[in-house]
Amino acid sequence: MRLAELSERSGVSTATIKYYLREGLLQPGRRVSATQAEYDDAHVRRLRLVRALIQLGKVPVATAREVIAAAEDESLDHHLRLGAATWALPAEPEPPEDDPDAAAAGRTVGALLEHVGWRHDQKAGEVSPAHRTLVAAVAALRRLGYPCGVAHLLPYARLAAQLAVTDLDMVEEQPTEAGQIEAAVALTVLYEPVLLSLRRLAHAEESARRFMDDDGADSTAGA
Amino acid sequence: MRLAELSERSGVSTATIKYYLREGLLQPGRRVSATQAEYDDAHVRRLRLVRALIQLGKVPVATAREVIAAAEDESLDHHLRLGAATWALPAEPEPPEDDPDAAAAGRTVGALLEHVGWRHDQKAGEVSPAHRTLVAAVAALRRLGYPCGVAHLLPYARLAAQLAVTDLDMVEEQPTEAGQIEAAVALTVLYEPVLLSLRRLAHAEESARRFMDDDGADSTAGA
DNA sequence: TTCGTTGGGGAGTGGCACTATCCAAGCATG
DNA sequence: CATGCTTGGATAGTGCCACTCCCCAACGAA
Repeated sequence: MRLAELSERSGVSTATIKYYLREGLLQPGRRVSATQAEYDDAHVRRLRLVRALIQLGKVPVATAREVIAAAEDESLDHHLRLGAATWALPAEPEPPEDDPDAAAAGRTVGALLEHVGWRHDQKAGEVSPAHRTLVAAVAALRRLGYPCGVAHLLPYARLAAQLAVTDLDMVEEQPTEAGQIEAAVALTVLYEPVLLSLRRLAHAEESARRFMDDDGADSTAGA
Repeated sequence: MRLAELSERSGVSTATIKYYLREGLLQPGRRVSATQAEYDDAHVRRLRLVRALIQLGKVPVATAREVIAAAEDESLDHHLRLGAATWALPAEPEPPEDDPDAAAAGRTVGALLEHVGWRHDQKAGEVSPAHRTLVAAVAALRRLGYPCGVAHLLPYARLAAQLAVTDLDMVEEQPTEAGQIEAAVALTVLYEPVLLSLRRLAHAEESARRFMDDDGADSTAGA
């Protein structure tokens, strides 16, 4: 199919597809003449994935390219490629060396990982982007004076472990290795908005349960 | 204290503080003369919260203003103000009317909420931003052909419900009402990176458990 | 009085994700 | 073969956003 048809089938403008081609998010089509190229269903699928990563997953274009490149890198083994999405995702900037909250947060996170027995968040001696983000978030909570010790984080970690089991189950449903890699990327990123949305809906529900009468009035009025 | 000291204590440049003042994210200081104003600890605290929302929570400046305004709106009752953060957060654009994936996703989400018995995600007949985001994410997953029926979403919803309980417990630890509102905003937004980071770390851990030998080699090589 | 400092406001900057325009090479039709 | 629309590639421009720079008039300590 031609670029125009690829555009129509994916719902992405031709201008944007050309931009993605330039940025290397999409394989070039099979050149059929000097000024025409042929695209196939793989392109449609890839394009939909890229769109979903960028629009829903809020992944920057440059990062999406890294993720996809890592997922396609035949030199990495299966486990590493499954983790490629995680590693390529943007990391927080390194906090200032002398920030006591960041240092304390780092120790808290270390203790937490120790406690739950996770030891696979390192590669070549450096901690993962996820680890760094976690430290930054804990540091911010500390600065604001909110509780975020190991005891508070532990329930989150346990729930995350449960999520990982169901997520990996979904990945393993895919029959081919390439399918598993793509699924790992897609499910990692696209279930994030699902999870956050559900958490917010659950907040609304739980808040209503605690603070409202059955008839919908605020039962804490004047408190 | 003066603007310069506020800047030093919060680690935010004076230019940025002035920008936040202009944008209404921060109360103006107490004017002490035509060209000088006095700030206090409340400003430091608010500034740290704003920073955390914007930098870690990736909340757009305009949205942060809405959230803070809602949290301070005395005309709303307690429960509504606790939910203000959720409602002010940016929503996905409405999908095209005729998108079958979006329609199917909407039905799936409706069935899910029915199933878990959540009925508080509506206000004035419109669904919440979280609901819309959820529908958009499920639609994207469907388009890519990944499983996201009620059965797949249900474990996520149950875990979200557990999170909501621990989150609201933390909110209720705050002694004052204003403190509870601020905590609801801060914890809703700032625990999001915590949750996502932990999920990714858990993915790495679970993937290692499934696909690697004890000595660190990929046990699926050639599979 | 003098001169560095302060706060306010408008204009400018850089990054990002597109998007509009141009151009030459097809291909389709008469 | 001529004509005119389409295609793909390249370049430059747009709009948005989160700052950031700069200037000015008013302070206020020396």
